Amino acid sequence: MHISVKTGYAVRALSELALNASEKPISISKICEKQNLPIKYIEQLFRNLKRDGLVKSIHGSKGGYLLNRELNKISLKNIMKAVDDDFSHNFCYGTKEHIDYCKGFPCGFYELWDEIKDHMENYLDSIKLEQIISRL
Amino acid sequence: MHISVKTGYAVRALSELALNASEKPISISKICEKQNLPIKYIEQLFRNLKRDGLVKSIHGSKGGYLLNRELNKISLKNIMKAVDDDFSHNFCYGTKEHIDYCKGFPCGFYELWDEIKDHMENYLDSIKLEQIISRL
DNA sequence: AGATAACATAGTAAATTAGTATGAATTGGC
DNA sequence: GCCAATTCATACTAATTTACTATGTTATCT
Repeated sequence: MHISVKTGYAVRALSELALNASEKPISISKICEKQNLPIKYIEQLFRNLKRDGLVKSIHGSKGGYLLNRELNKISLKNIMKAVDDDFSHNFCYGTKEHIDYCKGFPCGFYELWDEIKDHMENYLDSIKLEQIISRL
Repeated sequence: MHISVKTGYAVRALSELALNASEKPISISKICEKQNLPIKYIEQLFRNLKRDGLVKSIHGSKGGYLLNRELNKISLKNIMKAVDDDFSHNFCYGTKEHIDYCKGFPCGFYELWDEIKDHMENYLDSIKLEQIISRL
């Protein structure tokens, strides 16, 4: 029950993008320089963020990334879901693959785990990038 | 952001204990037989649960485990904290050891992660074993 | 053409997870 | 007193995950 370093990196990188928002894209190397993050790793994360529509990219020299939504339309849930690929399955399963944790699916605890999942997702969805950067 | 199989096992084992509560202790092997859980693994978990005062044990033949608190005094948070040893550190750290995720501690995001941690803990603490078994 | 970017894929060391293996200490019943 | 059933304790392990690095290719600006 913890948030990954990966998610933390993504939040920092996106905050950097948000704080310096303009029409001009910002490069990964610039972001990583400011926030002291591993460039190649963050590149990967941004491809996922792009896939989920949180950012858009501009190729080539003078290229980089831009936010693709308003600050109050990007939630922590969005970020985690983009970056952490197995974010929030029904906990009944434990890991990505069903390891027969509860034989006889759905077991008596299925609803419990589902409720918890929903609560967590809703909570994380209520935390927006806007609110995150407002406190920096 | 997920709940471990370990926690799931602990919940199932404790529920089994709760459903068959009496003055007589129930053995790990009985619990595991009923819930189809790995005995040696559950033994380990129960030592942690005992350490945290959630259960008490009786040695020797005819021995086993008993709940040590009322059903509404055992929360999911209690269980997770007992069983999952690095449950809920400030997310700023990522893993047990500070990997210099945020140099210049506390970084600007520290409060955010702390708030999330608190919210999660409070929520998990509001889910009691009593409520869990009432739906089985 | 050359520099600077994003994009893509594969590899990798360390840690974590979900166990197993082996055995010691304790107690009840015969 | 012995045996079986139990908790208690520690060490090992295979598979997975995590947080990266390496090695490129492709696209765009000057």
